[in-house]
Amino acid sequence: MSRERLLAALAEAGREHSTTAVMFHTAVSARMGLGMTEAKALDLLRRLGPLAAGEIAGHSGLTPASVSGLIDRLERKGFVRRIRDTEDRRRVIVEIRNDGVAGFGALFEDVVQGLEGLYATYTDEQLELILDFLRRSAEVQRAATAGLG
Amino acid sequence: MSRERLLAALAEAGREHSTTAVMFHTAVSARMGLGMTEAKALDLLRRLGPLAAGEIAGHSGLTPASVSGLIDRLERKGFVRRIRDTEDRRRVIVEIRNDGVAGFGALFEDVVQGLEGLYATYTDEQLELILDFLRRSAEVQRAATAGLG
DNA sequence: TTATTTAGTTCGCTCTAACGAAATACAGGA
DNA sequence: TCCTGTATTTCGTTAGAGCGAACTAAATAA
Repeated sequence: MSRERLLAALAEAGREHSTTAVMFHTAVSARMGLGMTEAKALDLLRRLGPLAAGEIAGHSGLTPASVSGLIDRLERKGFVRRIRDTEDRRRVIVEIRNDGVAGFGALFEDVVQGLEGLYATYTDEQLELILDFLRRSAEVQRAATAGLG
Repeated sequence: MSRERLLAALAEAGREHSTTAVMFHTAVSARMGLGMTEAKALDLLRRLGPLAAGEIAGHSGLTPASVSGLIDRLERKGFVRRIRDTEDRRRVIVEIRNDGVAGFGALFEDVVQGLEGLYATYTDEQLELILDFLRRSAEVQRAATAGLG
């Protein structure tokens, strides 16, 4: 395959890969009964750990009032817990409830298994290459996203 | 790096890669003034070509009434055009307006350039490996998504 | 102590996007 | 032709998620 064709195929495959990722995320959120904003908030908490309500507002661009409602919904659905900050008792820390999200781990089983099977077909050197590619590719996307802010 | 660590790192990098893909998609949609449903519909049209309103309903899970409104919004924003089917004049074919989406190509410039730069650092053999990985990985995600339907 | 600022919540409102039911327009067979 | 079924639209309604303004509680400065 010529380099030119190779690059064109990669562009197409990359688009397709992104699309399937988005569709999978959407499907998982739907199955968990989450809206866009709720899913995004849960992801924030997963990546950054427990956050104060105001911090969620900062990261999400929502107003404090909206964040209150958002936390209400997530709490009602059993995904997070409110905790009064003992240092500053005005603040409310929002924390993921592991017992609440645990039941949905099964949703990822197919993907996890599928990827494990996929990885099993590669040598260590090949996996190192793929790992590096994934990291650098993610960085490109992150930078591009920031450039749209 | 041990195989075990490698696999763990890949799992993390893969999650991160997905997250950045979703964030990029979200940011692009926001910039284009599109809601989730509208973006999804445009993506359908991009991948499958012009579709009848009813076909969009089928693919999206929306009711015909909702699809009518959806097309109204996309049309008002200049992204699609309604065309009466000449064979069956009850049907309405929805087609992407290239002149409507063209202006937003710039949103992808950073990603395209970034990825080109990234690809440039690999040999043909390495790119073949990456291409194969992307395709197989997308297939895993597609299958997993279908499993949640 | 008292006043001010800060963190979060509550309230009332609005806007959007979805829905079901009824209407419209056309196709295709009796 | 006339009738039945199909594709889409229109209409009226509903539910959800966001906002600003007003409120409560707690920290901090005067």
